[in-house]
Amino acid sequence: MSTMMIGPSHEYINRQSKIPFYQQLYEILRAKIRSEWKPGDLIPPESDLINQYRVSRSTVRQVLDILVNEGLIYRERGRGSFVAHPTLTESMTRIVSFTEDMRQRGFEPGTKVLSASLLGANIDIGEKLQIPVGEELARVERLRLADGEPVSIEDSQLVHRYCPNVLQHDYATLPLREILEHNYGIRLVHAKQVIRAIAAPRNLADLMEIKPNSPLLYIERISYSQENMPVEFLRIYYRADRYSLYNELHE
Amino acid sequence: MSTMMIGPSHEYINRQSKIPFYQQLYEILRAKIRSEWKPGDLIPPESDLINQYRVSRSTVRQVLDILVNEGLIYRERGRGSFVAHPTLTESMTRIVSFTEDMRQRGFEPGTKVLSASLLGANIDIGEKLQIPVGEELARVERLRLADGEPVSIEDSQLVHRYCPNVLQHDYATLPLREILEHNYGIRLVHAKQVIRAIAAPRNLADLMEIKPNSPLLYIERISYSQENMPVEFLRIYYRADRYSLYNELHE
DNA sequence: TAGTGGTCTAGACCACAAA
DNA sequence: TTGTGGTCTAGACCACTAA
Repeated sequence: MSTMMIGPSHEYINRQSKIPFYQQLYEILRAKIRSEWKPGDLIPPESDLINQYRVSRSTVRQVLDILVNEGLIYRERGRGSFVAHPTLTESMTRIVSFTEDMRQRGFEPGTKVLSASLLGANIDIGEKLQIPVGEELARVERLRLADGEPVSIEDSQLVHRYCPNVLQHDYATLPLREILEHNYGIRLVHAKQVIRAIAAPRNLADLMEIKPNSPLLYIERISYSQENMPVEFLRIYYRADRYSLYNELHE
Repeated sequence: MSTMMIGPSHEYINRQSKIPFYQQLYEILRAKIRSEWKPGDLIPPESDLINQYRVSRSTVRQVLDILVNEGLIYRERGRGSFVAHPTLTESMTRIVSFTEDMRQRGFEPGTKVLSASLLGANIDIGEKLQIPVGEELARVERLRLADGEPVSIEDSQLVHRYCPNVLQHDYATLPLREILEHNYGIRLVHAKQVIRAIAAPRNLADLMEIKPNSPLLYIERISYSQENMPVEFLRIYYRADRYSLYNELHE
């Protein structure tokens, strides 16, 4: 196991820091929503946050506005602010792991590692990940299961320089996102993806226990770190009969 | 042609109104972004907006924050605020018409009406549109072309009560969204959709000039009016070789 | 009635861009 | 140096919820 690298989570506002108060408070509350507070929980009223963190009401509200916009909390006039319940909607806007996604959909997730290896980047992937041709990539191919049945195949390629020896970790059990965050301090905060339909090639069809040429939902995704460096190129093939995407649109 | 119903667009804040100033100002700026101002245009600085509309800086900033969040404007410290350039990203978040979508992708859009008829709602659609079984629906099936080649088939079903005689309009040329807005005062401001991959059934395959069982990207969408009433149930079948969706994800 | 969030104001100081 | 947006404060009044 490599060194743990979890960002310091302060309980106070550093008034000497160059980081704005509202960003510091945002990080504090976000951490609490992730660990301490549960969906539906009442969070401290604005007045408490003002007193506890010694900032003005505008600053507190600036932070809460962001959290509302991100769907992490909701407010009810006269009652208080609450931690939001994760909804299916989020899966199209937020980056979620397969594990989270399946649990939200009510299935027990499973994973079978098909391959794990190092290889050199070709020109195509090099461009996508903004690295020179030949640079070392760590590649993991995994079969994903829901309640024991194949749902998808994920073919992930990581820039090895950012996460040396990543293949030594237990990526069958732990979400890749957690390995990157805890062991390398890399948070995948942003991604671009293209969604297509394709016909299943024979090899994938066999692994997913469907007929060749059955329709698949295909996603190609480039994920970026908090420093906005491309870190992962991911291809996902979903069995069309077992998986669909849901999202909401606004004017 | 039916009566025009375009909402009044005031140039001032009504201080007697129950509508908050920031919402009134939001509507004013939004209207300008849609018509008067073009992408890349510098919009008036905060100080001008404060003077022109006689509101505080907080109120102006509250409005600009919303517009930034919606991707309609962007700000540059020291330079000013600008009308944003529409990007491909929006097509997954914003509701866009086929015409807009194709133009953004650099194709000349075309439409062939396959059928237009009235029918009674079955139980399935009745539930989705929250109307009783048997209520009258207006259905339009259209083949969509890009540079003259088939791209998709859209099967749209509208609650006829909200848009009587809608079938008399020229839905081959005019976007359905415009007909609804200009003639019935209905704005489709919100939608829920599911995205799947399916195999092309024979009849669709023939119309789209592809082989039966070719993969299609399939979208099922329910669109809601500004009063949050479900108005349209839409099914879109996209040729997988000619269409893909792009979007961006955030933590 | 007390406590919550919703809206609004007036003013301050800062960082950055352009002339 | 001037004008822009970025951050922050202190205070006000309102509308809604629950006791």
